[in-house]
Amino acid sequence: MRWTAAFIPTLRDDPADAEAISHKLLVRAGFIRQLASGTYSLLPLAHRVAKKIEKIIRAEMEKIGAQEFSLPALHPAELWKQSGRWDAIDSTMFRLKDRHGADACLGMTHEEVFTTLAKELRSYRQLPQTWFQFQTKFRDEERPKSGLLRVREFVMKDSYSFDKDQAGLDRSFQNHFDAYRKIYDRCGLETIAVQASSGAMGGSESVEFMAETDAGEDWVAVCFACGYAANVEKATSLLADAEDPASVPAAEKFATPGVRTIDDLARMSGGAAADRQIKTLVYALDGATTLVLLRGDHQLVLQKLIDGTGAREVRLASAGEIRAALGASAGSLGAAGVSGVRIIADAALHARRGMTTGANADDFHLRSVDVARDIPVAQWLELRLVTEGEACPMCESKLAVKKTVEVGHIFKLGTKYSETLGASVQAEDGKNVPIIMGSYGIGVGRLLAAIVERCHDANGIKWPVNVAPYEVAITVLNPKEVATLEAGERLYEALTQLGVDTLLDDRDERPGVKFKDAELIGIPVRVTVGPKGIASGKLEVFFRGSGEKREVDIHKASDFVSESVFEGRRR
RNA sequence: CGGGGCGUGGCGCAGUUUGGUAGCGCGCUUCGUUCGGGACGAAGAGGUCGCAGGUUCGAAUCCUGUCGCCCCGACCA
Repeated sequence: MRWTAAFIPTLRDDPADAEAISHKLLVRAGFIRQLASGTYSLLPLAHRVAKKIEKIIRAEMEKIGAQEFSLPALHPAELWKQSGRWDAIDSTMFRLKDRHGADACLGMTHEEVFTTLAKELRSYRQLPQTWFQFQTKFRDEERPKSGLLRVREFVMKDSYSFDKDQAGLDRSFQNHFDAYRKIYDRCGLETIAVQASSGAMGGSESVEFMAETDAGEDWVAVCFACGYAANVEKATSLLADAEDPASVPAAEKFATPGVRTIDDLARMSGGAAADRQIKTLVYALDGATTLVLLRGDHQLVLQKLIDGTGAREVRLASAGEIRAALGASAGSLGAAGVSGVRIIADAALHARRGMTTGANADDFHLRSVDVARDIPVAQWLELRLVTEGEACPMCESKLAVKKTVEVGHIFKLGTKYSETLGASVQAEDGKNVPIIMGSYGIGVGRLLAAIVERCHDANGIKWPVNVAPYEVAITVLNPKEVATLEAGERLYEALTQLGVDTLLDDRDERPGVKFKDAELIGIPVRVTVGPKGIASGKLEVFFRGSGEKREVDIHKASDFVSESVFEGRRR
């Protein structure tokens, strides 16, 4: 491609607000333009990158035997009502009506539609199957942000596996795990595979692939000693053994005027340290008022509460609901001696003695609480947020907590969709059994942005060769001089013949502008073709990744450059 | 959904407090001088100031409504 014929609207002004660095760079370098909140146009440069990413994903999917489909993005509501997700999913789903008044939605994922096709599978002999597509997903996010990292419309590679038994699902899941590893590797993106919550998707087990970046919204706990890694929505850690007295006297009510928070009570003379308090939260779980107990210095992970209870609708109880259940206001709540209300407690409170908590009378607390003796806990769950430095649950080394963005997620779904939608096969013994499914996704645009998050410097993007919009830029320094331009064109033709994606910068611009633009766009290899080089028979080759420069004999330039590119592709 | 901010040539912004008929930088066009790391000069093109009402002799500016975009929050009592 000749630069003068290309649409590369590089700007030199940053977008106003400091957001994700990838967003700034992609806008500034002319890759993307926002149309509306959470919707972006991919300009030719970004489109080329997206297609290269898709090509890598497609190749790795096909290596594990997956077949490519293309399913509708517009779905009838009926299908989602059958699976139960028409009601289970909140306003994140884009819903609409057709001219006959029938409900429809824009697909946020494709379990339902793929499962309708899987209904045509009749025999276990047809399994396993792995099906995939690249399709636009629509999600009306609460808050789109950080450019391509969280949007309302995006292309996802989604795949689905269909197996006759659990062992088959395990194999399909492992195949995807391995394929995803290779995909990120080929895209030049370091990822951490972490255990994750399955959330609204359902199913037994899921793994997320996370790229570390400050622009992310997910926190993961990682153990560098043994490799344990989990999203904080799922992660656990070991706590030091509590040093509690062997027995405590009966719980004692005492006045705590004005004390409303854990901190207040910790500071009060005669109070209690945060880690010796019981924090009493009041939630409405599918409408039922429920007490949720944690150690005073621990934080609740809402997703763990949802996963642990299976509740669909979880919200904080209102002040009125709290008073109706406990007879006191927030700040003086406790679970000791409470009856008629479900009590769920975090595992860290198990068998604790000598704790302090609210007395369910405003301005009073209880001390010498013995959890086992005084609190009728109905359910013990692991609910607390893991923090940096706590001990790894596998090997007891110190955990690190990192900020990341999710670039892929693989799920063992089981039979949730095959049962509700009726996809089964006849097994060896002649019985019909529901097909066991897995579902696997990679957001293409988010992956693109995550690569930029990780691969850039002060001068702009540094694309890994495999996903670069162009692999080589030829900078013709004085295109008005025929001999120079022709030398650039000859090199361009030679590289193109060799299969190298090349951009010929034939603009009548000053050299500095062209050098800076090629670096901003992030082209991995740049060749300078100028009068001096032609006179001396040498061309300068610049490598964006390493910053290295090499003088190369003009006649060997195309071989040297193409070899460099091919080597880069292999990495 | 709550709070805050912003909508003015392609992009980034000033002007709004105190109404008088729109300006700056970048980019763009033409010409000239430049040209191995973001040049300079000269001359130009380009905007019904988000939209709709209202007040006024007169509205980017004041009032009302509305739409859009961005940021923060929406979990610990």
